Amino acid sequence: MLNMDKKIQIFKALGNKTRFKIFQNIFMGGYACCIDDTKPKDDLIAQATCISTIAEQFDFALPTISRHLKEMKDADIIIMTKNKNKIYIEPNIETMKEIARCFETLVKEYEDGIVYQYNNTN
Amino acid sequence: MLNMDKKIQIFKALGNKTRFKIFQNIFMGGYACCIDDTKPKDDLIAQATCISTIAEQFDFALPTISRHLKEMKDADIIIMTKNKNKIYIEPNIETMKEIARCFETLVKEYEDGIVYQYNNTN
DNA sequence: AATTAAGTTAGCTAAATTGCTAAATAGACT
DNA sequence: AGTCTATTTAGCAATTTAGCTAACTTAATT
Repeated sequence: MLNMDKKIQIFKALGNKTRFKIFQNIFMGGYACCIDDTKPKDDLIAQATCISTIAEQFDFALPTISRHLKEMKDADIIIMTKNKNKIYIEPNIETMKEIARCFETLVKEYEDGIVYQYNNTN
Repeated sequence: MLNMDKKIQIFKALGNKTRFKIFQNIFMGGYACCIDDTKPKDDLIAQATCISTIAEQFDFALPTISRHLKEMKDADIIIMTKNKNKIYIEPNIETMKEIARCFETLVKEYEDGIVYQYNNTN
């Protein structure tokens, strides 16, 4: 279960155009990230997820992207794995599941009437 | 369907402690908002959702709460309905459904393997 | 051992955000 | 008409955010 501060941190991480696009990019994996499609497909994942490759696709300096990625990692929406001197990045699917569940519960509770509704007879 | 900018706007609206708490407060409806529990329960909803009543529960000035609510309304996460000179506020359940669906789809696509995963054999 | 490659940290600036108070607006009620 | 209630707008200050370049660290390669 995600506590309030963690949820806020997650929303904050996704509530910025640059980070949102980076996140989409990471989530799309190899397809969106590949800059050299002459490489064999098996190699795409490795290419796709390293920081400098992500940075190349944005009009921002590498340290800027690096800082955004750190913020996203701290929010647990991505996982960064060091492999040799590269860092591989993937979406944190467990967090996505938690967030999905959180909104589903909200909607369910609302529809079950646990939550009050303003009715226009007032 | 929510476009990218709208999604970012929604996450931004929820990515702030004050707004997040206001949102929770609105979602909880009458219970959380009621400051006079001697009033009949039927009256709770009306009390609960007006701006000044929400503001009373936070250590912030009313205009501050008002501006936060505007931001949340612009993001379509709440609905503000004018009734006489009060404004009633309720969560926008349609937006919550869309967001829930958006994360569910993300997870589903990931689990169906549409999205690449980094595997440790690299 | 030196060089190259991949990321991070530090320090700066500009812009955006979040709070405030005071003043303005809109509507309801005497 | 005048007053009260509910909310918004304007303008200000403090803080945070988001970008940059330059310098540093770490690890791989020559």
